[in-house]
Amino acid sequence: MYTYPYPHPAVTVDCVVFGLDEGELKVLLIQRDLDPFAGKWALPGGFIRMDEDLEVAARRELEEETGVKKLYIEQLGAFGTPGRDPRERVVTVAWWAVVNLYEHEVKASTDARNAAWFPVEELPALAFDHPVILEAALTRLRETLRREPLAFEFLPRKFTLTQLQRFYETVLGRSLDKRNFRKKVLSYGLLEELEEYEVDVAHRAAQLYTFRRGRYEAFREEGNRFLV
Amino acid sequence: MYTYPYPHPAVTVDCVVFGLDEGELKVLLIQRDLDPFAGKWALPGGFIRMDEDLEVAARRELEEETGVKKLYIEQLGAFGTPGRDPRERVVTVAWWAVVNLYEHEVKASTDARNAAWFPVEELPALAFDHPVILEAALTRLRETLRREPLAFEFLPRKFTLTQLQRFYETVLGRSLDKRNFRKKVLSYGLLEELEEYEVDVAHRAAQLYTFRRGRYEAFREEGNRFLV
DNA sequence: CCAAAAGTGTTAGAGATACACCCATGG
DNA sequence: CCATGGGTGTATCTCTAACACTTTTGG
Repeated sequence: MYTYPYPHPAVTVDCVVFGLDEGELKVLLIQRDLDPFAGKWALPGGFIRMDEDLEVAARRELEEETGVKKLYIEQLGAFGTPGRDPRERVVTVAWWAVVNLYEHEVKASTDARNAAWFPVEELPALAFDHPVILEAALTRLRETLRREPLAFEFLPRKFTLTQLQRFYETVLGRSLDKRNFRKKVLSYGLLEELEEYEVDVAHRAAQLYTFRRGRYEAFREEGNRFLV
Repeated sequence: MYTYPYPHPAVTVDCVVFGLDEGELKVLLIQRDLDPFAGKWALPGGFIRMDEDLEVAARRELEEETGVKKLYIEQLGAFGTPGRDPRERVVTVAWWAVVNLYEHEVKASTDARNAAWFPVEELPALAFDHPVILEAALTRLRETLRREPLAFEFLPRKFTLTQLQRFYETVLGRSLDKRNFRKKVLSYGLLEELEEYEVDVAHRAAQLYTFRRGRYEAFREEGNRFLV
């Protein structure tokens, strides 16, 4: 037992994990097997350890749940309305993350807990205040996507310009002009044109590109931004 | 005494309060009278209560420290590196806020604690990890200023266009072209030209304007943004 | 040869930038 | 009458948006 001279809330981390799966933006959720909210789906997360930084806790929970170590992660903020957890006062520090489903195998289920990817437009009933957190994460993802080259965290290392365009169209929810889109993304000089092409397609094979991650830092320092 | 089956960190709120004072961007700091960091300056803040929402806690602390109730406040994020407080594990939820020093009297000192406004470019030695939090808040403030009509939280209700321009120049750290600046801010149709003029100036008196707060909501819903 | 997607340029309009002088007022 | 800041317009350039057809490939 741990005792304190004044009351302390519990502190957790919760992660909104986004991935691109079959052309759809999806979120990783875990089905709760215990009360409260047994049977409901919830964001992966858990209690922080006392000697562990917040980001480390978030990454640890994600690795435990998904087996994925390398991912893009950013803090969303703290959520701590009293009553958000019926057991005790819990302040959660929410994070949002991107897993590249082309580059990493994600364990669909761990510790006999049921995990699944849901399209962001077809979410199941969620536990706690997780609908609020998820909505905030989605807003943040969309804002970030228009200002940072985050798309490449979702796509395979080698991708076609059409894949890239489809991704933006899916997440931003509107269609983009093909010629203008290509002109713009190529104008930054951050995409490397490969001497390779799509395979196994029943039409003209598209050229493959990679994102020049190494050039991006210099690009930013010159005051440029990757805007879509 | 409060006991828990597993360890809980303490949770605090800390606020980075910005104000415009004598044409300079300043931050409100409080001098600590107790260890740790006795004598050092720190962000206003304190422990959350168990029945109180995070934003309510932040507003309460600010009202206790400054006497100001009405202010713009937004969450910055959680900071919880182990060791950031030498006494125990403390996770703080940081907020940033704007106080209008033209419209509100701010108590310079409360509870026999020493409070003062410091220009953001001439900060004293700060306690805890407050330099990190303050830097993050400043970055967030500058980003927000360029996208939201936040300047009017700093300025008097009736202001001149030169005051507005000077404010942006001060905070963004670069000079702006007078004609282009005026053309742009007036183009949004959110500034109301008053039939009033500056007084007590040793030159031609400038026209006063107010921000049409009521129109801003509709303006945003039409997809417009107040960009500088 | 058909279906499917790849790839490619130009034009018009909007918005951003650069730039300099006269005006009004108080002292 | 002088010092101080207030107030104003135009020309250029860059970026964005709109728009349609030919090419390549596999089946």
